[in-house]
Amino acid sequence: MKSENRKKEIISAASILFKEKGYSAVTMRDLAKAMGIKAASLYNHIQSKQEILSTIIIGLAEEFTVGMNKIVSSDASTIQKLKNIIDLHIDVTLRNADGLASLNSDWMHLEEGNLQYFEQMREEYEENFRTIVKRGVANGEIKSYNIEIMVFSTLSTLRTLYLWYPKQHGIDADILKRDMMSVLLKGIV
Amino acid sequence: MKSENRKKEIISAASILFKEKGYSAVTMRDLAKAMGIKAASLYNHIQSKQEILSTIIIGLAEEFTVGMNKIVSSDASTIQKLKNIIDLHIDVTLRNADGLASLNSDWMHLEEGNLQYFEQMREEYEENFRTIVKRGVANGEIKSYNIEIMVFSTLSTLRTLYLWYPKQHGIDADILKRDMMSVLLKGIV
DNA sequence: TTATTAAACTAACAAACGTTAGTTTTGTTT
DNA sequence: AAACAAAACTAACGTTTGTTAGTTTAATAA
Repeated sequence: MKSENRKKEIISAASILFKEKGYSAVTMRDLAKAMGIKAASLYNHIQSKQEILSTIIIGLAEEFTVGMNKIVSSDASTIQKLKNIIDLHIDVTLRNADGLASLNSDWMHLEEGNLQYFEQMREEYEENFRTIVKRGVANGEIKSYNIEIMVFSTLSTLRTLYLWYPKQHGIDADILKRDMMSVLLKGIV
Repeated sequence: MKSENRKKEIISAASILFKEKGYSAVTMRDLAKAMGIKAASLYNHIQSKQEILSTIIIGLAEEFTVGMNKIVSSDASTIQKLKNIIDLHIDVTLRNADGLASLNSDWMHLEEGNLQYFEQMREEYEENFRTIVKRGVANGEIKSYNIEIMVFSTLSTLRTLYLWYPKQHGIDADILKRDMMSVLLKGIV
């Protein structure tokens, strides 16, 4: 049994380094040092630096895609769907805040088909989000402001949770979800 | 008169490339090609790659610092102060969306004193923001949710405006400001 | 025209990059 | 104890990196 464990350790260490300095600024020697081994030894477990990046990003993007598809195809109200989206983002952030840094900041360094695959998933995710909000505006659940502004405003906060959450010590996940839903949906005034 | 114009052109071109691929992934040869010259020729106008980055970031950070200080020392209401902050972010974004990408994503690659200088400005900016919101909660202008969540939620949207605004064709700045204020302060539900 | 200067060029540098090949160490199975 | 496989190692490769030195071209001033 070829130890896939070591590979996961490498990817975890890489996620942290990528978060701190970005994919391009992290060298294989940096990563090796963080693992306590030499750079060449990494290649006993991974195929390339690029493989590390795509493993981190594509896995997370697929998680979002699966989650969003469940929400879209449910028969919940618009507001409940928005709450479910907030829930999804917070859950993923709690589970893999480091990896989200790469998804948000280094996706453009994906190669081969992975870049297009990622962009397609992201576009569909945003389109689903937009459709939910539009429907809410149509049936009066959501205010009639500019759709793009509402979608962007909400999504930008959810997407950058990974930057903020690790700095909050010991904030309870449920309280975070409750307050975040209030702030994003009902405002602060 | 040594042409400072050419230097500004280089910094503009660099801002665009840094936005697309990040500071570390952009080579001096990439930048030279975008300018239609050879890499070595860049050094007739700039001292180093690092100088380009710090010029972009420190200038913008100081703009935010000056703007925030004006707002803080005014005698406007909390809500008006928040509106002024939104105004400030939108104004800076309209004027230099490309540079904001470096400020947001590549500040950690600043060297020497500039890194500490930047971090200090950012910390003071956030602290000013927090103080404004806290005062608003104290006098009843702002709802009593978790302070950090309200500050983060608002600021994360304002900070990533640069990613979103250029993709909206022909949205009027005043309409953007008005709707953004409504969405951020009063929510979408 | 000549002199001067700004801004381009060619050529090259030392260092750092991702990665490969081949070897040794370490730990487990027979 | 012997055999095997996993995972570390050393050494090196061909590129690419930011940058410097010295030279040529182009534009302006005397």
